[in-house]
Amino acid sequence: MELYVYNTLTRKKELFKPINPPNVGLYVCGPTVYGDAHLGHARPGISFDIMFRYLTFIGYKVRYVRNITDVGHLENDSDQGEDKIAKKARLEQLEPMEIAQYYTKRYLDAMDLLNVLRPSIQPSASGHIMEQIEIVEKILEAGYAYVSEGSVYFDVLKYQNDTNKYGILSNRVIEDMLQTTRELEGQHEKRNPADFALWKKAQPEHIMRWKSPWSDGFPGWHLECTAMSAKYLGEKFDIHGGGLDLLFPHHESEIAQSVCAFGHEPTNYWIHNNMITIAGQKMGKSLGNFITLEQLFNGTHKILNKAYSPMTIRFFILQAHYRSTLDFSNEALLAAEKGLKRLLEAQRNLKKISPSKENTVNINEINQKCLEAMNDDFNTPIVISYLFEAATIINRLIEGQEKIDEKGLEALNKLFDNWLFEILGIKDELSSNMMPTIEGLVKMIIELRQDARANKDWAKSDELRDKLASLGVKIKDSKDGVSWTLD
RNA sequence: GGUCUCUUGGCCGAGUGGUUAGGCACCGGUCUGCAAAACCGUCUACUCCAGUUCGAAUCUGGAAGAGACCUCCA
Repeated sequence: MELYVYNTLTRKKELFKPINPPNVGLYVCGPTVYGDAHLGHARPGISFDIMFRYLTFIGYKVRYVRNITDVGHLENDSDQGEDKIAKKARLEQLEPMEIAQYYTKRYLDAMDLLNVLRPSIQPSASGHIMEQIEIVEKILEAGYAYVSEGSVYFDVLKYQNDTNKYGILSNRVIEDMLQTTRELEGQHEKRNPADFALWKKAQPEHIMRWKSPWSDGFPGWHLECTAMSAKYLGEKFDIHGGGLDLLFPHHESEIAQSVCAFGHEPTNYWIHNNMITIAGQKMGKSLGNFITLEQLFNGTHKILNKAYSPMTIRFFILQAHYRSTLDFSNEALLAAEKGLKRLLEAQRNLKKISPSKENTVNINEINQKCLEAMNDDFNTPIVISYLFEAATIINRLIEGQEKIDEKGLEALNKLFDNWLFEILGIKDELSSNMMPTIEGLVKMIIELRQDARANKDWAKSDELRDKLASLGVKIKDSKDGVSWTLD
């Protein structure tokens, strides 16, 4: 079976063919580490984690590179021209690198909680200044850049005239852009407002700076990805991913840089995840709906009714296709939480099922459909819908409404192991070191309650149930005995 | 203003030229001392207008609304 992926470059689903099978090179634009990881970081983190996991699952050897941007992004407010990290550092009287390290760690911790696998390589921009300078030199040699007052700019018009490629990814038309580009400081250094910086000369107060042939300064906005992807994946690699908001100018400029430095485009497949909205609105600091992942996990933001666990967030994100916008709301999150609980409970109940001689269910068909869904541009919502189907099957098996043989039971176990845990990356948050203790305690209390029930002491029985419930332990009575779950 | 995208039932969210997506919520039933869970069943859709078609929510055109990008941004 073949994998199809949606390529932003062609706006079509295309058959995925790696350059050097079984190896696959995947590069994804990572976070700028000057602030806490927020909801917006979760989407690409999880979306590309899924691709990393699935490509690996179907047998590819994936090298996944996700950069850490700790330098070079300019601010556009009153502190124009000042590096984001440098600005924050001065405010807090810390070394820029200290800030970057701090937020890098916080970001990775949040991604760990979301069960996002660590990429194969996580290079930082500040650690690759030499590589970036080399690319600037290559582009200068090729004649597509010019030096102006210590800074180096990419000559967009010349590039466009020679290659007719500026805009192939984002469908921008240069003439349109020239009319709409705003007046910015430093604009006079450029030949054309559409030109972008490859190297910026640092102002005296600018702390983060490196020596270069042109000035003490720092690399331009788009350079690090070109430099680091080329270094670790080669000048031409398979997949470049990132958020849709990076389409222009970031990715368009990356293409331009690669074409001029290496003579060809950097990647075969461009994949973009869509954005997250909150109650239909874009998340933004000014809108008051800016939620960090930490706030989400402990429910401390004012628009949240409660805390939502990392797995709830992950599951919620996977219930939408990565190319659709996804709207956050308490109601939607709650629905995801309950749905995931149902799925995990069914999975836990698998071990209660004993195989029979007959078999009335077709697990292989479900597995096949899951494969088809993932091969159709990583359609995780469809995969999840089939897992719910499997959950219903499990419940019906327990109720004796269906029968499964040994082979089928094995396939059912594998279905959840492969799809829910390995590929979708869900983990059962209940499993912890304390579980054996908790299990023993709850069992003890349930026995006490059973005694009360045997004596028809309903008051006592209900009291025990209520007290357990207040601790998050839910009792379920059934014909075959008592079971319980932890919220 | 330009470019791109979207508009599905109470909510979230798939998908397709003709057949139930799925989850959550609601309602009825089974089960239960009661409840919860589970199971069975029911219900609520495809923004609007016009066209193509035997048939469109799905294709085409138009309208309205929303979002993203054009400026740091996931």
